[in-house]
Amino acid sequence: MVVRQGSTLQLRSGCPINLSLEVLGDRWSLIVVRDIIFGDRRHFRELLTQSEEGISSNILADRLRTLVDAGVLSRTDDPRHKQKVSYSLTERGIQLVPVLAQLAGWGVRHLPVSDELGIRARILDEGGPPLWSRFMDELRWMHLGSPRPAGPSVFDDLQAAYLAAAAKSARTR
Amino acid sequence: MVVRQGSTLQLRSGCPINLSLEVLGDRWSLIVVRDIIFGDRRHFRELLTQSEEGISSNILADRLRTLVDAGVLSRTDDPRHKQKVSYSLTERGIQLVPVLAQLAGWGVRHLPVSDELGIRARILDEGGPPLWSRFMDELRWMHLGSPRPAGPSVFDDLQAAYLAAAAKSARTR
DNA sequence: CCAAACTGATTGCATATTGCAAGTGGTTTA
DNA sequence: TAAACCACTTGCAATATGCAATCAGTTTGG
Repeated sequence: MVVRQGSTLQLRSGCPINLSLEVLGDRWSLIVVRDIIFGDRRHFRELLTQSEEGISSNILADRLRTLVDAGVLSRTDDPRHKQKVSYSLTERGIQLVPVLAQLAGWGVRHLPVSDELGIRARILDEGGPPLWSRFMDELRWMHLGSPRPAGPSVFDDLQAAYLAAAAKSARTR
Repeated sequence: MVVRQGSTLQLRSGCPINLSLEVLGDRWSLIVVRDIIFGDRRHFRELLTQSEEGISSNILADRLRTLVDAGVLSRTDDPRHKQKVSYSLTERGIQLVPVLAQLAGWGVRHLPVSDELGIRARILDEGGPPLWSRFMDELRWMHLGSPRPAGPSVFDDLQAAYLAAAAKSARTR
C-alpha cells in the first residue's frame, strides 16, 4: 500500500479552483466532510461504519490526515477515553457548507438522487444563503464552542426531514 | 493503459453529494469545465495546451468522454473543418457556475491563490447569485444559441479584470 | 478480574487510475 | 506537395484505491 502521506499541496497552479481541487478533488474527501457536517460523526469508527458509501479504513485514515493537514478538520484526543479521538470542523471546514449545498443542489437537479437522501439538498436549496448562514452559526457552536445561536436548529430540522422522508419511502416500499 | 471507459455511474449511493462526486470528483473534470466556462476553450487542442495545469492528452480525452456521457458537455463536429470537434456546455454544465463560484470563493479565502488568478473568484464572490445568473444567461447565448442577453458582458468583464491583474503583477515582478 | 468488544489506525496484496512521451491516420494550410 | 495541425490512442511506469486481515492498547460486562 502506498497512500498519499504528506498531503503536500501539489501546486499545479495558483488558481483558486485548482487549489480547492488539490485539497478536495477526489471521491472521498467531501464525503467525509459531509458526514461530519450533516451526520455529526465525530469519531473514526462512526465515519467508517455509518456512511452510505462504505469507505475503507485505510482511505479514511488517509483522508482524515489530509483534511487535518489542510486545516479543514481538527483532531483532538477525547480526555474521558484515552483511545478516542474527536474530529471537528474548523472555520475553514464550516465554510464548505455553501460549496456542499451547491454541489448537492446540482446533484439533486441533474442526477438520479433518491427521495430520502435528496430531501436535505432540496431544503438547503430552497433556504439559500440565509439558511446556510444560520446552519454555519450552528456548526460554529457545535464544533468551535461559539455561543449557541437562538431559534430553531437547522441541523435538527434537516435531520427530522430526512427521517420523515426515509420513513415515508420505507412505507411505500 | 486502462482508463475509465464506460464512465458508468458507480452508484455507491443515491446521495446528491455522492452522485455529484461520482461525476465530478477528481482532479481534472472541473478544471476542464472551468476552462470551457471562463476561458471559452472549445477544442481539444485549446484545452490541452492553454490550461495552467498541463493536463495530459489521454486524461483529457477520457474526461471529455466522461463529461459528455454525463450530459455536462456536448460534442459536435465542426462543419467547416472535417477534423475539428467542438465541445459546448449543456444546460447541466452551465448550472455548474454556482458550484465553481463557491469552490473558487472558498479557495480564494483559504488557500494560497495568486493575485491574478484570484481576481475572477473575488469578482464572482462579490457579485453573488445575481452576477452568476447573468453569467449563466450569457453562457446560454454562447453555448446553446439562446438570445443574447442585454447589458455588459460578464465574461468580458471577468476577462478584462484578469488581464489587468496579470499585467499589474507582471509589472511589479 | 479477565475475556470480549471496541479504539484509531496499519499492512499486504491485487487492481485501477494517472502521468508522460511517442505515435496514429487523417485534414488543412502555406 | 510538404509542413503543420487535428482529435485522439498506445505503451509503460508510477501512483492511488479497495479489500481483508491485523495491531496494540483501552474499556466494558459478567
